[in-house]
Amino acid sequence: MQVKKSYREPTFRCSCAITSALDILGDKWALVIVKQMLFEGAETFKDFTESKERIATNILSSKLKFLEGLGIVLKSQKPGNKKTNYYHLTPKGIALTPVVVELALWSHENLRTLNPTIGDYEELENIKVNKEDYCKKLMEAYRKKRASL
Amino acid sequence: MQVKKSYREPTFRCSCAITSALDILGDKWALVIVKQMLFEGAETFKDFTESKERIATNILSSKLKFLEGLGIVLKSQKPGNKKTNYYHLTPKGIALTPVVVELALWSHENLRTLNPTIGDYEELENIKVNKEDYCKKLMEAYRKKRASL
DNA sequence: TAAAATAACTTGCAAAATGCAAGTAATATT
DNA sequence: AATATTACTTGCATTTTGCAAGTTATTTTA
Repeated sequence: MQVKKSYREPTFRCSCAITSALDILGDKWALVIVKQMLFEGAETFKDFTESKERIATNILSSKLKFLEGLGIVLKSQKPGNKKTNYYHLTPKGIALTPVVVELALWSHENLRTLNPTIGDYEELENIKVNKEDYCKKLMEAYRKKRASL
Repeated sequence: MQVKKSYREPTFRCSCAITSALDILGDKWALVIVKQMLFEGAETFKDFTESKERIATNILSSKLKFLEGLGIVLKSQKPGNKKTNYYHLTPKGIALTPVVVELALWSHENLRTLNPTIGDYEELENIKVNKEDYCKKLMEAYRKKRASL
C-alpha cells in the first residue's frame, strides 16, 4: 500500500548554497513558522493557527512535517498530555535567526512605505549597531526557554 | 481595453515586518534573481536565462516586472543597443545583501549533508568573523560596477 | 461518567503559482 | 536580404496554496 505524503521531499535545483536554501525556505510559510517560534513563543499547533498570519491547518501540518523531516523542527509530546504536541526549533532551525533578523531590518527600512501598517520600532536602531550580539542573545534565550520544559 | 498583468500586486498578510518581507520575497525565485545580480554579474535577460538555475522565461519576465514595480530592480536600456535591456538592483535591492549572505552561511553550515553538491568554500570562515564588513564591501563593489556603465 | 470541548490532524475542491514548449516582434549581424 | 539574437508572450500541464468542512483521539466539565 502506498502512503501519500502531504509534504514534498526537498529537491535541489543546483549546487548553489543560496539557491539550495531557497529550495527549502523559499515559500510564504517556512520562515514565518520559524519566526513565530523564535519571536512569538509559538509551540503548539494551536499557537500557530491562532497567529495573526492565520495559516491554514493543512498547510501548517504539511510544513511542520517538512521542516521536521529536514531536522529544522523537532516534534515532541507535551509531558503529561497525550494530545498536545510541542514543536521546537533544532540547532539547525535556531541557526536561521540571523536570516530572520536581516529580513526584519530590511523590511523596516524598505517596506514601510509599501505596507504602512508595519510599525516604527525604536529598538531597531540599537539592534542595527550590534546585530551579532542581538542574534546571539535571541538564540541563547530560545535555547534556555526550551531547556526548561 | 483591459491589460492583463503577468505579475501580481503585492498583498500583505499582516503588520509583521518579517511576514511582509516574505510576502514579497517568499518564493523560489525572487532572491535567486537578486543573488545572480549581486554575485554572478547577471545584467541582461539572457544572463538570467543562461544561469545554472535555468529559470523559465515567463517566470523571469514576470518576476523582473514585479521586482521593478516594487523598486527593488531598475530596468534600463543598454546604451547604443535598442534591443538589450539592463536589469540592476536599486539601493532597496542592494540592501538585501545581508539577507542573501546569511542564507549562504546557513546553507553552508546546515545544508551540505542534504545537498552534497554544495561545495566547501574556504573563504566562508573569514566572512563569518566579519559579516558586516564583507557585506559592505560587496555592496560597494556592486554600486561601483553599476556606476561605471 | 456521559457530554462537550479541544488539539491535531485529513480531505476535497478551487485558485494561484510555477514549469515547459512553442511561439512572436524588434533589433543586430552577416 | 537572410539569419541570428534578445526579450519577451501564450497556452497548457503540474504543483502549491487556500478555504471549508470533516475526523479522531484525548482532556475537561457538568
